[in-house]
Amino acid sequence: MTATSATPQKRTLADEAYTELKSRIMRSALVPGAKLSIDGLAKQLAFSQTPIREALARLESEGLLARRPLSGYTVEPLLSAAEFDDLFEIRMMLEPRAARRAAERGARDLAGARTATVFAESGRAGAGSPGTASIEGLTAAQADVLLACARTPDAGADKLVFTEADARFHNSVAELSGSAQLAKAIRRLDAHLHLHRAYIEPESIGETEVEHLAVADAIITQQPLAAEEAMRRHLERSRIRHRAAFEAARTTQPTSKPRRAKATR
Amino acid sequence: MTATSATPQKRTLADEAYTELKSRIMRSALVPGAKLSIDGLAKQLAFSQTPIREALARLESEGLLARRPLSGYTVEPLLSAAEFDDLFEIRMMLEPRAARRAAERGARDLAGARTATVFAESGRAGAGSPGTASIEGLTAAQADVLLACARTPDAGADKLVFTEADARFHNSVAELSGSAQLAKAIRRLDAHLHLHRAYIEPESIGETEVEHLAVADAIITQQPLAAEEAMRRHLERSRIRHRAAFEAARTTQPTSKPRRAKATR
DNA sequence: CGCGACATTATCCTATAGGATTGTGCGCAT
DNA sequence: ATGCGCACAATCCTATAGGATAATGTCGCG
Repeated sequence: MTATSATPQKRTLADEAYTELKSRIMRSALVPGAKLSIDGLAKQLAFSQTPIREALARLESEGLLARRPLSGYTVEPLLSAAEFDDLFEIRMMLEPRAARRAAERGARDLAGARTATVFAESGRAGAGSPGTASIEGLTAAQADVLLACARTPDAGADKLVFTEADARFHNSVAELSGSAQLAKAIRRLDAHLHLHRAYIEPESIGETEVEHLAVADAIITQQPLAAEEAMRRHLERSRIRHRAAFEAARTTQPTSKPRRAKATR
Repeated sequence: MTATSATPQKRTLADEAYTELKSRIMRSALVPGAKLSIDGLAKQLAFSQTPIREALARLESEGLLARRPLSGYTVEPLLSAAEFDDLFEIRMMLEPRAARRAAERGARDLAGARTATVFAESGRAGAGSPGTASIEGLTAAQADVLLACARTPDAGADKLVFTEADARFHNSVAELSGSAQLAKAIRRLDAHLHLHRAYIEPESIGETEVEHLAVADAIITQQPLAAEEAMRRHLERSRIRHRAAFEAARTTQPTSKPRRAKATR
């Protein structure tokens, strides 16, 4: 029953159901408009109804599911073209600022180094060496993580892998902004966006990586305005790429209604 | 929209519990750090545990409650000064833009009246009649609602009444922006902010009303830049007002830990 | 042949009981 | 006196059963 060997954090069945269902939505295993039956899910996952109910309530609060009070839960439809543009407009308001703040934070930490307690010992003259800790302001670990997130996986990888890496990078920048509120606000936009990332075309992965690296470089070298502008450019180009793929998918696939009912015995 | 008496929408017990608990948090009937017992709430509200559980899951997803997996739910603490400033910085990114879009939308609707689809037949010759619809762009009803929301209640009213009116105005502007995504993003920030609105001082209600009316006027008269600037000014002044009251409250009330638990026995 | 009304079914919502886990208080040894 | 261990209690989590509601299929009529 218990003893899943490596579970550092407590994971209840509700959490398990939540991540499983969210994963299904992200992988498009649950298409928009599909109906989620509480009974069916409970039997399918071998859980009770209560954790399923809790997971559905959370997903509904995140905007991934819609609930009609006595009719059941359904997966929210994909964003329309107008909503999609609106979402990118909001990203344009938040994410460049987050990138700027991330770069500023590094600079501020550096400038305020004198106020840092006993951290002064970090003043080694290794700025020129391209090795481990050539970066000041952000810690080397933070810079490493940021760069790692900026890199996209090997070409040919699954689209899902790429989209997750993309989300990780943007979340990483948001976290580095130093504002938990801002990071949370950005993360909130991610869920809906993630579904549309599936429409990305393989050839744009390389462009994305270049733009990500430009943002990361500006942040690490503490150039706030450059970081802001790089993020803005990246978002604008990303919007165009997604929009094109989005329109293409919309025209090719008019209105398929795969009735994937709960025929699970 | 209107109507509190006529609620044609289905309301389950879970919804009831959700609104009740949220109201208690907003009214500070539940102080930050307080522990919420599922059993206790179920008995207190005369509901079963399931709807309580669903309501708590939703509130947790909104960030109002914190959940420790096998320990229970607690009310999230108030924002720190830094988080408070961060939140206002985000508002500064979103709300002025929303005001601008609201004003632009009115202008666009007016200019693009010919593009309006089949809405022409809904006019029924009433649209042309003057008097009611002296304002162009936005409908008269929308303008009325906006102005009504901009007005603050009579002086001496309860703080809660004022804070709710304030929230209504900002939500109204967000809705009028025409972007459902933007409105949702702004609404998401509201919950945490609402708690801090309780620290407002009575004499600032008048100032707030003046600023609200300035924003509303700019929107109705379709002056996008003026609306954006008015909202920005309002937010900046509002931030200063709240911050002052916030600091005052913090100094007067250093660290009271009212153990309102059942330690009576 | 189309439409409306009715009965049936499936599903959701609610309620209660039992198992598992965490936090707390007491006692004892060092 | 303080730290450790154990046991108790409280609470959460899970499971199952019953009532109520909406959707669906069928029948009869225009």
